[in-house]
Amino acid sequence: MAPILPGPDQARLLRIQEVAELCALTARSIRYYEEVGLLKPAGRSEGAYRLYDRDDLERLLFIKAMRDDAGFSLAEIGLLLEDEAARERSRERFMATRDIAERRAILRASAGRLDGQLARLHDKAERLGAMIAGVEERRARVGCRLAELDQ
Amino acid sequence: MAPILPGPDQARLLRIQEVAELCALTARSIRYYEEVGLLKPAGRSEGAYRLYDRDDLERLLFIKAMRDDAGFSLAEIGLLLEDEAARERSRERFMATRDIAERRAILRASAGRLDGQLARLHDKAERLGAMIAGVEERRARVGCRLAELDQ
DNA sequence: CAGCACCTTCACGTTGACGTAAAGGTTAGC
DNA sequence: GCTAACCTTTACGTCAACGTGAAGGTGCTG
Repeated sequence: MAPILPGPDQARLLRIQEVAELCALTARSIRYYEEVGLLKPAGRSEGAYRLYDRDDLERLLFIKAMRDDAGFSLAEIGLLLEDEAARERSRERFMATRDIAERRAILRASAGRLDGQLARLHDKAERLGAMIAGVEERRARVGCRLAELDQ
Repeated sequence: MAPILPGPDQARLLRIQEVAELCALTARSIRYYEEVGLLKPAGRSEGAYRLYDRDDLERLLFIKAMRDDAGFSLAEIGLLLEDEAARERSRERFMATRDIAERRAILRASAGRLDGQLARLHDKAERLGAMIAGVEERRARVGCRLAELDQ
């Protein structure tokens, strides 16, 4: 046993149920995400089992975070992931050239995409913040009344 | 014309299409919200047209804000509105009594409900904030690279 | 009072994001 | 090599949150 295992748990590939538990998703959801083009498993086993690597895991966690924490639809998440992929390609093009002007252009494009994401996130955060402020104000008024009663 | 109009535009009742435009919702959505018990129009016209007052308008804006800005489901929004109603009843009970202890209890209950709402909102905001921080960090790295190129 | 825009109540259709069952293949342990 | 646990695809089911007619009533305008 353990003939050529590449290090202690280094590049292990996981089956769908394992990643599902690690991400707190269902296997069905993961297959569905694949169905709609959000990710492809790193590989398949001899018998066609889906096999996921660490990158896939991170991607799934990203999807879950975007869905649960930011409340984006899967379609929107798809766009974000495309952005991500574009940035990755940019990164490679960046490394492949030595031309300063080209490097600058590539970085500017990446920055632009990130700024776009940030704008959307900040917009959400801002509106959420306004709501919180509203509730907090009412809460403060009640607190005030309570304090008046106590003195 | 204008025989007994109660002030300049004071207590005008609006029909569904008008409120829909004011709230940036569809008439269908508003009827649906009624269907699932989120609001009832202030009144009906002779011919059974739904008529909405300013309170209804605010309620609809609240629903929209909760749905779009905070990403709550209509079911969750229903609970929030029940909370709201409970606070309103508390307010009346508060005004109806002079017993200090009872007043304190009523205020405490209101404060508790508001704190509950705040906890849920803060939780959302926090997770959203974490995501923003992550994206901002990556944005900063790209910015750094750009600055390095420029000097 | 004719006409048009707006309203009503059904009622069925749609989209997103999965759940769930069926029928069968794969893999790890003993 | 058998079994139990896990996997595959295919396909139909479900729930929320509406969209979209159909068939008919309402209400201001000229």
